[in-house]
Amino acid sequence: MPELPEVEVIRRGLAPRLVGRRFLAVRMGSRRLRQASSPEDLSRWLQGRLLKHLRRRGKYLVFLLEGGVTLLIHLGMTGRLLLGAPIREKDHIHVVFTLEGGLTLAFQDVRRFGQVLVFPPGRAPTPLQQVGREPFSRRATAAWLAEQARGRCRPIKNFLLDGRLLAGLGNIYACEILFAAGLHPATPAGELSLEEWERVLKETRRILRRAIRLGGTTVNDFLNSQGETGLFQTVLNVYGRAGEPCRRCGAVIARLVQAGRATFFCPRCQPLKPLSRSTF
DNA sequence: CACCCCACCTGCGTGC
DNA sequence: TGCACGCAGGTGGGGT
Repeated sequence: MPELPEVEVIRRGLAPRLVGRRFLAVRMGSRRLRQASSPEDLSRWLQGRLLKHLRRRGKYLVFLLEGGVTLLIHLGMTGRLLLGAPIREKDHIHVVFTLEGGLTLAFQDVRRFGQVLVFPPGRAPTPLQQVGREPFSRRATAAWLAEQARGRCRPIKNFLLDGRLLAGLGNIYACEILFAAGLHPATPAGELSLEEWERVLKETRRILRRAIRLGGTTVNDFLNSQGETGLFQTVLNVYGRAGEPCRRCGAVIARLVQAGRATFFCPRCQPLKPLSRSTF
């Protein structure tokens, strides 16, 4: 479910409520998550500690606690972090954190692809080492992207989905970015010109910023920390719109499958380039 | 090394 | 009504 904008929306909702408070208790359900620390470790390292910062790296939420303890939460496909006692849907809640002032934070995850991992002082949060460059950072440049893509044949769509390169993009935003950049999703990454990489990066930033401003995309079940839906789904140009007319040119939006995932694009706004000279 | 498939889960919509 | 199937925002292990 949540890509960079959704995770960032959640982070911004949680930070003012949680930062500066202590974790008092952690309760865990019995069903396994894809990756989770034991209830004992979570309690041992969180209990009584003050939350100093709440950051985001890619699609991870990074809770920095006093004494060098780090809590990582990844929402997988269907994860939610809900503030306050969830009234309606008490199902699929796997972890409940209690903080000072009676505040509760519930981790809900229907499909259980999420991760809740605690790292003691001195132990690096290893999953973050796989996370690529932040799209908004100065280190993410068109030249760097071109360099990473040099000689690569994989489609640009799959390249954008590789979180070890550019962090935080998922299926929805990868599709929307390529539409905005006017690039066919099957274009080999290595064939993009520097000018095209500049366009990709510019559109990536513009779309992510706008999605954050609109509270994320609720295609199916995304909710922010207050239990509210996003609005970006109302301005999607291609994702989930196969068979519908392109908002820009009227052509029928197409769907194809790349690396096992659906890709949506406009065949007229995103034409396949003729093969470059370098391939004879 | 580069790249893809598939498993990991549950729920929902569709078509028979 | 019931059942089988396909599909869904992510990740990473294992295979080609």
